[in-house]
Amino acid sequence: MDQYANSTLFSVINAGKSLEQDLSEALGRIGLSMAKYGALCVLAASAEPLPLSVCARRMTCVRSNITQLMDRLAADGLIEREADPLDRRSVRAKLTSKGAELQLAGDQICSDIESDLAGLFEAQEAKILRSTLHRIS
Amino acid sequence: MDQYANSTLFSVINAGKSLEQDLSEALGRIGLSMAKYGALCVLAASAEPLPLSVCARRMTCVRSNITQLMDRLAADGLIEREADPLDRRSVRAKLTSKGAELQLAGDQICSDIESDLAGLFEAQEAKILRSTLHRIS
DNA sequence: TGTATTTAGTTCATATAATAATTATTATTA
DNA sequence: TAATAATAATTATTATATGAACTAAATACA
Repeated sequence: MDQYANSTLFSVINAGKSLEQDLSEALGRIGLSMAKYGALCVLAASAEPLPLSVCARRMTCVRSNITQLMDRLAADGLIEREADPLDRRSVRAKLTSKGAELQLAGDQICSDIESDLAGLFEAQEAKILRSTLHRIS
Repeated sequence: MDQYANSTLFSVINAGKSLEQDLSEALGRIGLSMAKYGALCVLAASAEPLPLSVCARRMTCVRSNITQLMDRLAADGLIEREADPLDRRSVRAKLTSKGAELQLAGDQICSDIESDLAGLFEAQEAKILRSTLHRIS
């Protein structure tokens, strides 16, 4: 928004929202949301099926959220729940082959956006951009 | 997230989320959410009560969202709805005095965070940061 | 003037996220 | 071992966001 032109706070927040919307729209075209893609990435990065509480920690969100998200992912056929015989409280999620495929498609979408972004900056600017942003988060 | 260290896309998205969370928590301490504070700002920036559809446009969101948000703000005693005698379809929202006060308190919170941020960067870095971010959104 | 279109706002359905409360199971410890 | 703690997941409630369908009112236009 224009009234925030001199605000670093809202420059960052608004740019983040703008990119999130771009990514969200592109993911939407292959049937994914940000939340769903994030969960698929967490599962894809693990060699083993993951307990839902581990997913919650890695996605920096609460467990009840993961329960619902996994419900939706399971309804889409992208993950499966499996019981953990060593701890009967635990439920572990694993990607289906369809889930693994969609995760890769999501990665490609991120790469495409990253390429578009690269065209906006000089190399030195991009370096400073990432350096300053990493001090924030 | 560490796996995104080389991604400008996620550097921006994550930094945005991080600041949004800081702001959101600080606003929460005075009873506001990001959405509520945003609506109060739109109303505070206007000399006149605003039709809800104008609020929706300025907040870049859909009208049904504004209906619900104004319901909650009205329940908090922060805004009032009033009929527009010139167009009987239209409903206009205006700040109550309590709403105007809380909006100012929110502004102060933003200023404080902005000051904290300023300490993270050299002047030249801050300039490049804002310049590059504005090319994104 | 009367019909069609547009606009304003609301309601409903759904997705997403958080918190609190609940259940089942495991771990601790007196 | 029995009572207590902690942990894993779920359910329920609330806030926030979107889109579709709906009602009422204003506008266009034939």
